[in-house]
Amino acid sequence: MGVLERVDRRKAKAVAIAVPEVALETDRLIRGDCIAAMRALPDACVDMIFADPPYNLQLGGDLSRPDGSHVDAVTDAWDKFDSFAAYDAFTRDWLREARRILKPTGTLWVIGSYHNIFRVGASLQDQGFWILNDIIWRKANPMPNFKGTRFTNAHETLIWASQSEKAKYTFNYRAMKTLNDELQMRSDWVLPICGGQERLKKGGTKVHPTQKPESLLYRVMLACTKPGDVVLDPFFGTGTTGAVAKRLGRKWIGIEREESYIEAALERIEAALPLDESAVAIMQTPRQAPKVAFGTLVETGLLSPGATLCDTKRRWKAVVRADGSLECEGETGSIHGLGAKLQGAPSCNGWTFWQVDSADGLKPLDTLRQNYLLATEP
Amino acid sequence: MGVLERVDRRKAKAVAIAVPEVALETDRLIRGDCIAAMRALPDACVDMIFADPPYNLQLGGDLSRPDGSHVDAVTDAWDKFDSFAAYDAFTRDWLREARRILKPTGTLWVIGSYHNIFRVGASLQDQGFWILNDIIWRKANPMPNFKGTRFTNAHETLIWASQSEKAKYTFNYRAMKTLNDELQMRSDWVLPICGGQERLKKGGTKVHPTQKPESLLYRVMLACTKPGDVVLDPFFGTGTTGAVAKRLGRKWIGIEREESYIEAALERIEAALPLDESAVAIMQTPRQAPKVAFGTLVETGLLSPGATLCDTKRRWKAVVRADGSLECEGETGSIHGLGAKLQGAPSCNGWTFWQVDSADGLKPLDTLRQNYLLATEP
DNA sequence: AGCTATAATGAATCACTAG
DNA sequence: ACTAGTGATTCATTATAGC
Repeated sequence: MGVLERVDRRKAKAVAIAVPEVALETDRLIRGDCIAAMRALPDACVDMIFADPPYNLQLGGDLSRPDGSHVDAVTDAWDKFDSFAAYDAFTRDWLREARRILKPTGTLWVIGSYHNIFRVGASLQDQGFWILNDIIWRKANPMPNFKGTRFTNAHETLIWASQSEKAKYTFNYRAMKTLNDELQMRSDWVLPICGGQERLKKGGTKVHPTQKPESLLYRVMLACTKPGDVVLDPFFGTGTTGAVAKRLGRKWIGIEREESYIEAALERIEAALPLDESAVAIMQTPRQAPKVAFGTLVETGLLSPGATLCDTKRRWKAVVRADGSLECEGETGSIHGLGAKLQGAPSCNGWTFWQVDSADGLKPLDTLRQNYLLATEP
Repeated sequence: MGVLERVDRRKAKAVAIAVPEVALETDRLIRGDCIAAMRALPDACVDMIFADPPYNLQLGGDLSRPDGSHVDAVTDAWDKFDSFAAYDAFTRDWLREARRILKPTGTLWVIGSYHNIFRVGASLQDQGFWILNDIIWRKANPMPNFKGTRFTNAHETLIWASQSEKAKYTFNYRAMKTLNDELQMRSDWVLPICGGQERLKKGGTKVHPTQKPESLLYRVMLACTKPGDVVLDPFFGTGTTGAVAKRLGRKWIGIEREESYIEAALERIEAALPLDESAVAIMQTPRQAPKVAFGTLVETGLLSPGATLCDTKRRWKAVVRADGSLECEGETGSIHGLGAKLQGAPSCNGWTFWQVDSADGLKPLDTLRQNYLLATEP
């Protein structure tokens, strides 16, 4: 079991003395500004805060796809800040209130991208929060980089933090290990972005530009709360946190300002059905087959630039280059592309076409890939 | 081709004027404190800085594995800071010098973990660096979390930043796509940790507690530098940056304080073998061909005035006019401009948008351009 | 109904040169 | 500094249309 699946009794009592036992009203949405709304809540009253604040994206002009279609960017007023200083002040303010209303045994989750997460992370450390992990949400299906100017931005970062270094907190270690096929849950989670039936739409257009997938909240809550715990989301949006809390038998409080989001959130949570224990157990992440790019073999030294490959009949001999491309008779390309080009075929599986010359004869490139997998698999 | 695979000539000249052309001494290790050593270097003299600063780990007591064996943690004096404020001051200082000695077209890479990366990221944004990506090094074989109190910390974070929002920088887009089996390289990289033969040891114990794998530096340098570029590493350690730079035909400068690391680094780099030029070559976009104006095809008779072009779906039919402009549905313009206008798109590549009807179906205009080039090449 | 082809879209800091 | 012209550039998934 985790560090704390039962609360430290002495601390729990101390809280009970400081804050008169008034039943906290839960499973409700508070309309209005998140900082003002949090101020109205008592000290140490929630077990988890999940926050998805504005990212302060600072986007430039319009962006088009290669096919000419327009990319629907996040241009909402709530994501606009005048400066880093203004964003930092906003961050400090909501974090301070979050810290106050969070129980000593509670934990904070914040999600962000490189635009804002470094500022948020530094700010919460400054306030005394103790980072337990940073978690990488590796998007299974991110939007590509259309202009070929950077790496595809394929992840977002979550920070998980306790109130202080010595604080006790809930971590359902066993549940996470079960969810991950009996391997310890890692700090990188592969999950699809929110789309399909799950994505809330009105009149054919998305209700919220940045709706988070329920699978993400599901894992967060399953890992770090107990049934009956209170989860607060100060940037509630369309209520993913509320819907998942209801499903998992946790209590929730949402704070949201925009009426259009509120309406969609309430309707959605109303429709959400609590799961029974057996259904929860079924939801497992499928283990993805590890994919290895040819370039990885070059990078990791299993094959050096300058090495030669040939086909099974030794008709062609190709030289490996630094980026994992091949060169043969003045032609260059990927292992698949060059193989196809040389044979005049529309396509070619380079892993089986290209051979490595070894002591015991030619072996397909694929055996090197198998070696890599054997060496790196846990 | 990336944003910039050759330097902006005007900017390069400006630098040459500001900084007298004194040959920078490269492929060498500077002993001593990184900030003092950087101060001795001229402005705008390096193309890339790769920094692996102390992580400020704040580890508590000793850590033991379940079998009772002791975990060799990072407890070196260089990783001790009295407070976040002290660490922040240190970060500001080395980043300021890094910014000064980095060329306007250069980029900065920093690697860290959740202990320090948020502070480093916020600090470099404050200094004016423009984050291009944050990259997740997803460790293929991380150390498990022995106590079962948190998620297995299975990644580290790298930040890639240019000097400013508008700065030009090198990104070898095509090489990265090739390296990743013809898919855009994403912001999450799966690479094994440094071990086996690669891990430097002396008397059976590791020389450096946090030696980075060469595969990581390999990808960083292949992505963001050109052959002959100067790469500086202010926290050189055992010289992974130097060894990979030598292999890839880049120049390097390392700064290191600890004599034990220096010794290992120099020995290692001495033994590293440079790849020959053909192996270091990377895939480029087919753009080295001289520019051909559309009008030239009309002038030379490859396409006659009055000929018709259409798009792939035959939605539009355009007539070629004598001056190389097109006419369609009363609209006229260049091959690019008219294509954009008809689609209602902000821009359009006319060479691939417009098709020529031939015996074996539609072929993009670009094939005519290729024919012209073949016919006119010496 | 079932299968295949086409279209749409997602937290994105997304071009460069010449004049 | 700004404008205009050329031309380089996308992946996984879902929804819809066509057969």
